[in-house]
Amino acid sequence: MAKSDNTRLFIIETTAPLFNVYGYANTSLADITAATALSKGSIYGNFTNKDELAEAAFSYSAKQQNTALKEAIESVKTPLDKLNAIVTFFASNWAAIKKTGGCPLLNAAVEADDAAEYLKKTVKDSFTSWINTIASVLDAGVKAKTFSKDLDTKQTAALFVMIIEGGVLLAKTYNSNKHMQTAIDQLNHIIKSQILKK
Amino acid sequence: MAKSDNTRLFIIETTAPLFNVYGYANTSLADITAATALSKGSIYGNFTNKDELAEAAFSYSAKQQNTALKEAIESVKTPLDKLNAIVTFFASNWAAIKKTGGCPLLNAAVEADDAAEYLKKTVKDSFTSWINTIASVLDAGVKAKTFSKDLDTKQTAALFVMIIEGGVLLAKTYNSNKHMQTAIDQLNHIIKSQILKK
Amino acid sequence: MAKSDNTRLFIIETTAPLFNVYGYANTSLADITAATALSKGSIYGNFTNKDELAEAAFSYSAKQQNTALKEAIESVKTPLDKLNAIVTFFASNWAAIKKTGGCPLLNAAVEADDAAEYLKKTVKDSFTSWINTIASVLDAGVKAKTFSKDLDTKQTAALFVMIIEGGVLLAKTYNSNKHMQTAIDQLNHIIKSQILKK
Amino acid sequence: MAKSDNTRLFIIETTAPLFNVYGYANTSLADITAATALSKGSIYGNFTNKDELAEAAFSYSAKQQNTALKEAIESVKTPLDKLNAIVTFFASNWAAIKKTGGCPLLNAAVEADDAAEYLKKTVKDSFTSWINTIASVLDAGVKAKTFSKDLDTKQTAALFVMIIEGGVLLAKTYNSNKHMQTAIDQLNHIIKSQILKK
DNA sequence: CATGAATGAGTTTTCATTCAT
DNA sequence: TATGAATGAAAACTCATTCAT
Repeated sequence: MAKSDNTRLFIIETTAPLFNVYGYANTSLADITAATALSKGSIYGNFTNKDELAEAAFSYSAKQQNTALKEAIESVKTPLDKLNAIVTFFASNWAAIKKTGGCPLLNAAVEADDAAEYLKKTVKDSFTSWINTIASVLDAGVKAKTFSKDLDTKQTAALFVMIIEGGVLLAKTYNSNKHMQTAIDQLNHIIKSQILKK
Repeated sequence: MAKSDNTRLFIIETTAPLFNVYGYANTSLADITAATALSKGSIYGNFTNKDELAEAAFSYSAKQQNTALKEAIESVKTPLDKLNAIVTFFASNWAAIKKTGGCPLLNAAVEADDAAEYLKKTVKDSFTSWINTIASVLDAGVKAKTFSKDLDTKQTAALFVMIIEGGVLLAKTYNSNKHMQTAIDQLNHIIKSQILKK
Repeated sequence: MAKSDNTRLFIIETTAPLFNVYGYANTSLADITAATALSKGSIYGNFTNKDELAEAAFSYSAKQQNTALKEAIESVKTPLDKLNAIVTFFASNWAAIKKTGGCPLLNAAVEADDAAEYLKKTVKDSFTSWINTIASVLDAGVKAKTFSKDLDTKQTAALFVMIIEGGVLLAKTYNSNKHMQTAIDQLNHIIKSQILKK
Repeated sequence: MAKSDNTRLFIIETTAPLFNVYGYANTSLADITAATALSKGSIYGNFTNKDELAEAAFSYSAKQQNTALKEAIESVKTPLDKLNAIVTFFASNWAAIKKTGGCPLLNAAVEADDAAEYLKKTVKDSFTSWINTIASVLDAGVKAKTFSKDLDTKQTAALFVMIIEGGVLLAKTYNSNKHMQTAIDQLNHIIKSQILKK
C-alpha cells in the first residue's frame, strides 16, 4: 500500500509538468510512460483512466503553487509585507514557473473551458482557493487598520489574480519578464493608491 | 479563383469558432468536414494541412475581433471616448464572445505556448496588433493633451490587455460577468487616476 | 458508393465465417484485417465499430443459410417433399457447414445469451424466421390435406429446429455425422407418425 | 493440503457460474478475483493458469448437473419412472439453471468447438457421461422388459440429449419455458410410442 | 504460501493525410 | 478540382501472467 501510494505520487509529480506544458488532452500515455519509465499497465493500475491522472496532476500543480505562495506569505509578518510577497511571488519564481509550463491555473482554465469538462470544477476551486488566500491577507490588513476599511476584499483579490494572470499570459507569449514587471508595478500602484489607508 | 477563394473563406469562417471552442489540436478533420459539409479532399484542396487551416482560422478570428474593436474606436471621436470604447468592448459583446469560445488570442496563446508551435508567431503578432491599437489611442490622447504626457503608452496598452484578458479568464471560469465588470471598473479607475491629465 | 458497398459486402462475406468459427467476442480486429487484407481504418470506414460488423456478419450468415434452405424448399413441389428437403438440408450440406463453423444461429444464440447483448435481438429474429419457414411448409401441407389437420404447426416447427440444432451440437462435439443422422431419422419418424394424415 | 484443497474448491464453486454465464474466454481474472475476493496470486497458487481453472470450473458444473440428474434418477424405482425423472429434470430446475447461465454442456460445447480447444475433450467426456447415464436407464428398462427389446439405447439416449439441448437453446433464446415444454412433450411421446414395449 | 504492483503484448478505436477515380 | 475510400501510425485502455516482498 505504501509502495503503491509512492508510485501514485511519483506518477503525479512526474507528469504534472508534462500536462502543464503540453496540455491535458495533448499529453499522451506514451509521453507519460516515457517520462515515468513505467508501463501503461502500471499507470492504469494507479489511475482508472487518463482523465483521473490529469486531474490529479493538475490538483498537484495547483496545490504546489498555492503552498509555495502561502509559505511566502507566512515568511513575513505584517499584512503589507504579506501582500508584497503575493505580488512578487510570480516574478521571483518566474524562471522555475516558466520551465514547468507557466501557471497551471491559467493553462487548465483555458483548456478546461470548452473541452476538458472534467477539469472544470477542480480549476474553479483552485482559483477560489487562490482568491481566498489573497482576500484573507486583505481582510487581515483591514482588521489591523493598515488597509482601507472600505475595501471590497474579495473583488480586490480577484483583481490581483486577473492582473497576475494577464501578466503571465503576455510574459509567456513574448517570452519576456518585462510584462511580468508591468503587472507587478500596477499591483504596487494599486496597493499604494487603493488599498493602503490614507 | 473567385470560387476557390470563396470556398477557402467559407471554410475559415465556419471552422474559426470550432477551433476557438475546442482548441486547435482537439478539433478533428471529421469535425471540420461535418461543420462545413465539405469533403476532406476539398479541405486539403484549399489548405496544405490542418495546421495551415488552424492558423488561417486563428488569424481570421483575431482579425475579426480587432476589426470590431477598431470599428468601436472609430465610431467615436475623442481619445477618451475611444479609450472608453476599448474598455467596454469585451463587456458589451460578452455574450457573443462567450458563445464562440471566448477571446481567441487568450485561447490560442495558452495552447500555442508549448504545444502548437506553429501558431506562436501569429499569436504574438495578434497581441502586438491589439496593443498597438490601444497604444495609438493613448498616443492620440497624449498628443491632444487630454492624457498625461508622462504616459508610457506601450506599457499602459499592454496593461489594458492584461487586465482585459484576466477579466475574460475569470469571467469564463466562473461563467459570471461580474468579473468582467471588476476588470472594467479597474480600467476606468486607471483612466481617471493614471491616464487623464490632471 | 458502389465501391464502398462492395467493400462493405466483401468485409462481411470474409469475416462471417471467422466470427462463426471463433466467436463474436473472440474474433479480433487483427484477425479481421488479416483475413480481409484491409487496414483497420478501412474496416472502421465501413462499420462504426466491431459490434456493428459482428451483427452484420451474423445477419449475413443467417440469411445465407435461410436462403439456401428456402432454395432447397422451392426446388421441390409437394409439402411432403419440401419437409423432406428441410430435414435433409443440414445433413446434405454438413461438410460445408462444419467448415465455416457450424450453424451460426446455434453459435450466436449461445454467445449472445449472456454476453453479446447486442446480438440477442438479431438472433431471436433469425430463429423466428427459420421457424416460420418450416411452419409455412407445414401449413401448406395441412391446407393441402396431406398433413394432419390437428397439427400445431408453430410448435412442430420449433420442435424441428430443436432436433436439428441438437443434432448439430452433438455432431460437432463428436465430429461425427452419425448424430446428424440420428436427428434426421427422428424427424422422419415424426413426419410419418405425427404429421402425415392417416 | 486440506486448506489449499478448500481454497481450490471454493474458487471453482464460485467461478463456475461466472464462466457459464459470461463464457470461458470472456471471464477475466479481474472478474474472478472480484467474485472470490481473493488475490491473483491466490488464484495462480491454486491453478497454473486461467485455462486450467476454466476447465476445472466446467468439470465442476458438468458434474454438479450429472450428480443432480443421477439423484433424481435414483430417487425413483422403475426404469419408466427414472426415464420420466430424466425428462422432467431440466423443466423442473429451469429457473435455477437459467440463473446460473443455462446448461454448461451446451455453452461449453459451442465455445470449445473452434476456440477453446483445451475444453474440447472434457466437454466430449461430459456429454458421453450424460448419454451413458440415460442409456443405462434405457438398458435397465430393456432388461426389465418394460422397454422394447429392439431399442438402440445409445442412439436413443443421444436423441434425448439432442431434444433437451434443443429445448434449452430455444427456451433461453426466447426466454420462455414454453419451448422447454415442447421438448418434454416430444420426449414423452417418444417414450410412449417408441420406447415402451407394446 | 500469499500478495498485488508491474509488465507488455494485446485490444478497440481515431485521425491526419493520400491518391485513384 | 473534387471526392471519399483507404491508409498506417498513434491513441486509450485491458488483461493474463510474473515476481519481489
